[in-house]
Amino acid sequence: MTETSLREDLQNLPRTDPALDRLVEEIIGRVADKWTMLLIEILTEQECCRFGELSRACPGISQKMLTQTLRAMERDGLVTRMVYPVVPPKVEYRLTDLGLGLSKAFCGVWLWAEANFEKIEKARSDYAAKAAVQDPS
Amino acid sequence: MTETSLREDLQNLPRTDPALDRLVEEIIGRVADKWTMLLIEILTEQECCRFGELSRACPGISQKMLTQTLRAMERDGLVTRMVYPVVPPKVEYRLTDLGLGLSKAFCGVWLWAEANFEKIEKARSDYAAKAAVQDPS
DNA sequence: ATTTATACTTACCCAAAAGAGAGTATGGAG
DNA sequence: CTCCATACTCTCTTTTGGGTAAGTATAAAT
Repeated sequence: MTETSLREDLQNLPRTDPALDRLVEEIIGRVADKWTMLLIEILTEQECCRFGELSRACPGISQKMLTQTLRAMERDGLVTRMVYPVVPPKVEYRLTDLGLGLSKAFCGVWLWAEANFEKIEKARSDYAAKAAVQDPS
Repeated sequence: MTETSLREDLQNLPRTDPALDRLVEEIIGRVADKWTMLLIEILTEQECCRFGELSRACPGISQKMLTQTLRAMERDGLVTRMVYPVVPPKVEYRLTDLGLGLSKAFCGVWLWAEANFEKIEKARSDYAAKAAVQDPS
């Protein structure tokens, strides 16, 4: 596929009405966030996870953010939350079909990032070099 | 495609080393942000834009955020910045091939959001209803 | 001489996001 | 009787994001 035809493809996406656009943008803003993406990836790799497992699989996340993100995902219908009334508590999370669909959609972005990280790093060092020449502090 | 085979497909993504994973995650965190996504969409629809055009096409963005986001995108090699040394100033932005690739990759997420926003809205109202039953304030 | 246009930059400020750390409930193991 | 495990929740503090408004440079138009 040439670059020109690709651009045409993208330009020919169905244009919807503005209200719908804003809704879709809101959803993307909500869903395209670091922790959500990471959790979706983890839950794609391992279908069923407890809170502690997710916490360990997601290095750097705080309990607070983990709870918060999982709640938002549950609210949006991306994960199910199974609470077992036992002690100590046990809660299992898994992706819904909707969540799995998002996982599949976002997969393209992961692949892009994996395929292009070298170009991005090069762009960054080029930019830094250029800035250093123009502004030798 | 069945759900099972889809999950298997996703699980069979090439697993890379942890350092690379972290790099890729950092890139996704950087790039999966509201303004970046909107600007990429605008620049996909209209190949070449001046600062003021982007500002008008991107309702709600402040000059500060527009400058900031464009600079980050330039740094990451997603857009080029053509400065014409005229007065009043004239600067043109356009996507690089790298940026266009991201646009294409992220396109799947837009389509997912457009296709599933009704399910998400339903999930949200269901969740709100359930919460109202459990916690009738 | 003054205004206009453009693409910023800088300084200041507020609100929201996120981290740290302690607290909670409770049955079972020792 | 004490401790542990789990999945939180709460409070407090720090960090970040992002808005507003003013300033800059200069050629051309009035």
